[in-house]
Amino acid sequence: MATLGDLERTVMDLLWSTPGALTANELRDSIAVVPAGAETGRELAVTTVLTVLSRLEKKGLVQRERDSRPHRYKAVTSRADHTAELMHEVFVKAPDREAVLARFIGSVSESEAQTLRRLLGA
Amino acid sequence: MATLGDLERTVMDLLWSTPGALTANELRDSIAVVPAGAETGRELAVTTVLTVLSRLEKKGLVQRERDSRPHRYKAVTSRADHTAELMHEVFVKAPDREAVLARFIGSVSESEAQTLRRLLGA
DNA sequence: AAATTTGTTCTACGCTATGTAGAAGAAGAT
DNA sequence: ATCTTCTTCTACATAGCGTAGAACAAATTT
Repeated sequence: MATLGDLERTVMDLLWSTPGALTANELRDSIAVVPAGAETGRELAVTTVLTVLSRLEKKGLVQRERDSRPHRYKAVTSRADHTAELMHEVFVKAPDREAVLARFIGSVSESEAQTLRRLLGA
Repeated sequence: MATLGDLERTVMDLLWSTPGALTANELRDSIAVVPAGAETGRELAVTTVLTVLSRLEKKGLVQRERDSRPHRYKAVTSRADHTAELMHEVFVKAPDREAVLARFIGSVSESEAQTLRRLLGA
């Protein structure tokens, strides 16, 4: 799994934070309303969104419902799953995992460390 | 911090697993001997290695000793630091950190979970 | 059914990152 | 001074991503 581009990321974030599936047009509108960062909320062409969706589908991150006519798209995995997978991917590439874990723990907040203790305690 | 390319990664791995600093020629030789994966150990041009080193320097991952004549290069941070940073970077981008931690923990081995418990003083 | 609107696929272009390395310039050795 | 070694500049190919028009397909309206 690779890194996502800005637009790809924006689309995934929308899909992740939406219960149901979305159409390209709905996404286009949401993107215009949610200008990630500083830029003004300009309108994208629907084809642009569709292209990105196709690429995300090919990457296995998005599933498309081809039956409903305006195709609807939804994320295949949850954002948490995706994030954890990415983290794990990076993690296993390191030969010195113990040191990595130590440093990672040092980088999270106290409340998150608390969460970890709880999750591991069981 | 971004993702590294294959060659960049190879170079960093060599620098990380070497105590002292290395020259471009030394790296070139090591790369030929250590064919990351399947490809045959072909020889790279030194300039190729130098280009990659320059880019890694610009990214802040590598420091160059300009005093010694064949310049010597070394990693700025340890591999563990780098890995933990990457993981943290991905981690903080997620809004649902608790869920991410839960899934991440589920993805590591039992011995690593053990390590985590110890590190957390649980 | 024909025409019109709406939606999808194909093709394409520009930009950036990366792998790759020759040509040219700089520094040290003989 | 000349030769050798090293570094910097410049450059090209490929791939990923943002972007979208043109062409094609499906649904809707008249």
